[in-house]
Amino acid sequence: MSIAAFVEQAVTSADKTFLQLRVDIVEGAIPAGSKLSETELSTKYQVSRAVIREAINRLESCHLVERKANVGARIVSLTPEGLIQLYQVREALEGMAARLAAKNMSDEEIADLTALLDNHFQTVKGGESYYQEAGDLDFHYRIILGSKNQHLIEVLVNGIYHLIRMYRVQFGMAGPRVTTAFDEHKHVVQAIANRDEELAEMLMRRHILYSKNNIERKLLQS
Amino acid sequence: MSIAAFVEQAVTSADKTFLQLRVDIVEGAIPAGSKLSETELSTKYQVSRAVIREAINRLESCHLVERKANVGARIVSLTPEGLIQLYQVREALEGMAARLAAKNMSDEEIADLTALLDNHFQTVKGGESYYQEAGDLDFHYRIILGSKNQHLIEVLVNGIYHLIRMYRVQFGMAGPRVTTAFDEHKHVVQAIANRDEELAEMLMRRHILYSKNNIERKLLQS
DNA sequence: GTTGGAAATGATGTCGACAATATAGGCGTT
DNA sequence: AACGCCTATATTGTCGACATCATTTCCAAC
Repeated sequence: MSIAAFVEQAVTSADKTFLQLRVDIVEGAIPAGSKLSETELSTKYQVSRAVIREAINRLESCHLVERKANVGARIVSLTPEGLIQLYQVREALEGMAARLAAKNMSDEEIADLTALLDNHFQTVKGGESYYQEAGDLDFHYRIILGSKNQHLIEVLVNGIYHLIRMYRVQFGMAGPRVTTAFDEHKHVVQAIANRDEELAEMLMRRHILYSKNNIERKLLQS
Repeated sequence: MSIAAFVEQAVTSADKTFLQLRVDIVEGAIPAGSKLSETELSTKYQVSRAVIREAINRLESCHLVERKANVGARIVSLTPEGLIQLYQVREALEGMAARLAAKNMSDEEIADLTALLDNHFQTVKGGESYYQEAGDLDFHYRIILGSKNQHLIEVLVNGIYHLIRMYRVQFGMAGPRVTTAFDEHKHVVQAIANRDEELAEMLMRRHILYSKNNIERKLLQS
């Protein structure tokens, strides 16, 4: 089961505009904290204001923009505290996801996950740092999807992960920690393979907590 | 700090329609799983289709309705599995909320919370079952808000709690468990007052887990 | 009788125009 | 010069009409 199986393709014009805007926001083409003028965007993207409004509404439900009545929409502003709070939620949710994955993933899915990790290990040894982030993402996504919990999947995949990526891009952080994180991944998968829910959750929470601590250190020194 | 301080009042027409629709959906006036026709609703609520569309968009971000492009919106259908999954997410998030509340609530807020619980105890002894649900809600809301984590607050207050109430109303469940739940509340507050993050999280998780088990029993016997 | 397709119907998606509101700037007063 | 008010302007909110798409229905062919 590929991740691509879960990205619904854009059919309507509002869909495309939404996806485009989301990329532009996450990647920083439109600066964080800036105002989103409907008229301006409608000329820029060559669509009507109704389409822009629809796109902005969806961005708001991703927590990427905030709207005030009769005033307009602003892209959320990124703060160190906000990033910490995001990681706290992520710790809680992905911990639960790992617990549920240990219960609900099929043996085949677990085998695939193990294979993925071995594959990932080869490329890490090779020192290809580009594939690292994608590999990390794949690992986390598979466990989230493996929880089989729709609410969990929705909040993490459509909400939190885009925000985290936005922080990562705009705070100029490198991808996830390289060497140590890999062992942590391995242990989480082992716990899942052993169907040890308790341990899987604990290890995943620790893994994310370490990430958070790592980020906090980088934030302080900069 | 009252809960009312956090309910933004409706200023625009779409706001009012959204709030009205949300009540009608949660309380079951519009049956779960039914289709939401834009034209029909626009005549029923005496507003233009644009307003209805905006309202439906917001309902979608609460996970109360689902939309498909060029087809329309349906109210989510309620399933026992969905309710269980909801409680799993709730356990993870409110557990984390209790942990953060133990760290971040002010001494005054904790004193207020303790007073609330004493007050609640008096009414429970009096046997007034109506106030019970409100008291339970107040308890949980204060801890959620006490976490001081905006993401946590958003997801729980604007998302999950409305859904849970929808399940509670439409599955015809009584309010929260009466007698035992009160002791659990007391212990959570004690842990928070002692600033014991670990225990506060564990107790809150157990509290919600018991609720879930209680619900599962009721679902099976019906 | 069944199946396939095309037209008809009804819905959602998109658009431009108008109304209502917030903000900025200028003007007058103190 | 500072403050308040009022007007001007620009933005958002709302509306009705049109375009586009999904679904249904009906008819014809097999």
